Amino acid sequence: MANLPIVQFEKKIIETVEQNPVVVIIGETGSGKSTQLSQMLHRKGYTDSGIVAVTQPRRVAAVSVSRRVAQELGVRLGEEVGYAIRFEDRTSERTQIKYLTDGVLLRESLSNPELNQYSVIILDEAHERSLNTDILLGLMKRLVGSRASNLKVLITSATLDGEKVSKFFSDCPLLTVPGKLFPVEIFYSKERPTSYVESSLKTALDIHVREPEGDVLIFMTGQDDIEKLVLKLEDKVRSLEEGSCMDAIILPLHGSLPPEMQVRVFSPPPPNCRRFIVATNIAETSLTVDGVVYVIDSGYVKQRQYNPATGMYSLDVVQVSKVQANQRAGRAGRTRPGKCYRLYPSRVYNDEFLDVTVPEIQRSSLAGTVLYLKSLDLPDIDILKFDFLDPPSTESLEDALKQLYLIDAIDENGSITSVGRTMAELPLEPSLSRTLIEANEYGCLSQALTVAAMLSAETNLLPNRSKSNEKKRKHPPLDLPDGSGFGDHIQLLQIFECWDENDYDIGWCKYYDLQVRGMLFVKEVRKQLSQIMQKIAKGSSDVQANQSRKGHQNYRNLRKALCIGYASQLAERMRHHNGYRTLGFKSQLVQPDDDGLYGSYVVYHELISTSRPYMRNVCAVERQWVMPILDKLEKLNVSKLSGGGLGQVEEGTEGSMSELPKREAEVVTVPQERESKIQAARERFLARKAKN
DNA sequence: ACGCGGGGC
Repeated sequence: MANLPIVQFEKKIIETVEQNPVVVIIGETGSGKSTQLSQMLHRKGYTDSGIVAVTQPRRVAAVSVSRRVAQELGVRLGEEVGYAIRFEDRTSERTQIKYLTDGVLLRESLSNPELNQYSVIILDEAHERSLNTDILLGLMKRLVGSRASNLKVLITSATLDGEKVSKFFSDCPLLTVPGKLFPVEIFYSKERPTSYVESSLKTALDIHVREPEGDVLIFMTGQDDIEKLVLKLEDKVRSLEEGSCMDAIILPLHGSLPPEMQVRVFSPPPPNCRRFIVATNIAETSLTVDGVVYVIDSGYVKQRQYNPATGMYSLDVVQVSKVQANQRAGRAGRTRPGKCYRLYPSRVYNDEFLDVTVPEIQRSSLAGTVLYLKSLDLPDIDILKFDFLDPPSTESLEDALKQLYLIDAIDENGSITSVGRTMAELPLEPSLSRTLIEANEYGCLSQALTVAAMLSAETNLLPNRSKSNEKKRKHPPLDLPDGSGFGDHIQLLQIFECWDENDYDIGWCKYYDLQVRGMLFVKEVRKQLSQIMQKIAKGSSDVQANQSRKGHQNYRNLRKALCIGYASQLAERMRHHNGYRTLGFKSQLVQPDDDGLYGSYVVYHELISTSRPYMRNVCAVERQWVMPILDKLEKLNVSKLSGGGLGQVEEGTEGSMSELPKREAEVVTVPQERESKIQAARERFLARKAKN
């Protein structure tokens, strides 16, 4: 701790904090800012009047940094020093320094907008510009001006971003603390390669043949390219003459890799062996690989973007920002001087790269964010003029208001409804929280909880359908329930119910190629959502997972609840085309993800535009449920929605939680196919289990 | 014949 650069700046930092409500700290990698700032403020007595909070964009960081600080202070984790992340609060009444994810702080702010328990709030890693950090920046700006008791706010950022943050906070002081990185020599390509897979391959082999030992970290954009490069590297390395250079191990590293494959990068290589780690941007911030001396940077990254005009997401390969490029280079200098090979000319870096990554708030659908801000009841707030560091477009905010109106979270004047308030308490996208509330009215809450939980983890459930996995697959996907013709939401429900019947057996997940980690996450989310719903609904709700299993059914109530919740994500079958057209946005021709046909209307979880536009996760809904939504769409007046919102709170009339659930008679028209399929799957599983 | 960067409540 004593040799951390930031320690020499303690006096200066404390002086500046004493005299200013907000201070920006430019702390380069290895400066010790994450562990030391909180301790300095503690020493100065800031923990006497409240807790010192430090936010982190990632859960693992909150846990590991708090653990280190507890160790340095010689206290038990969870006592004077603790952390709070989703599902896990390790703090006590004695806690003085608290590390938490910025999502958790936003939740806390919902029940205590003044955040009175805190004397200091440190927003760490603000340069990453996560959606949650950006919302917090806006809230902090309001809070330092308004709160009765003194609040100190510290924001840590990167060199290229600090000035802007300081300007945002009325030109607050900006301190720079050097890092503890070894120098990294940067090499630029003369021109952009036509194929950066080939160019990476060539560069990697050059390093292997010419440079002394040290691992190589290669930044690629996605799994596909990683797999290609890994194969090529293995091939080339094998063909090198034996004894001409050291051995090599080649490791892929990306998010959809199972955990046991990811941790392989943490075990050191055998002697006289060089590791090549071929990674996505997961290795930029989330995972730190020791032993890296050489970095190869393609200069590209995959980025998700939302188009508010069409309601469509796309995942595009874009150029990294300067901050990202420097972060990548820094990965080579952690243990000794390193080298970074940029597969682009310096002219591209200087002239084409943005200084800072485009903040997530300008790339996402903002329905959840706007609902959150509305539910805070901030005085004099006009959502279109909310003071963001980088404001989202008016179009994007209006899109969010429109979506919220269609699902009854705000009224025609833009004021939050009582339904909207309830929705904001749920850690879900608005469409799903609206579904839960409606499902509770229809007596199918249990099923809706499962669907919402499954969708919260959906991308981490099924293994990726890459070419290599396709061949390895032991069972046809037909083994699992199929949604009984109603689509993905129902299928996800059936899969979870099937797992529930098998007593949440881990082996069952493995047998069906479902990611264990993902399924366990679903179980936890479901539990959390159940607890919140029981609290809100005052005990009148059924939340047992197996509650709904009473013979074959057509999921009518659940689908109706989904239709209400997804009112802004509706599509209509095109008579003379193969596919659907979206309603409520600039109309687009889209396909269900499995090319299935589900009748005249479907709701979808999201629209993705890749080689062609498609709906990810669809659910068949009925015409009679859709008609009221179409009416509402016709009457919609966006300028009225964005004008209102001051003071007046309107009581929602629909879906009020105090009403008794109104149940509909269930009409059973669905074949028994699904039941028999689950039964058959269960028998196969049990037979196999008995054999082993 | 497909699509699937990284986080978080």
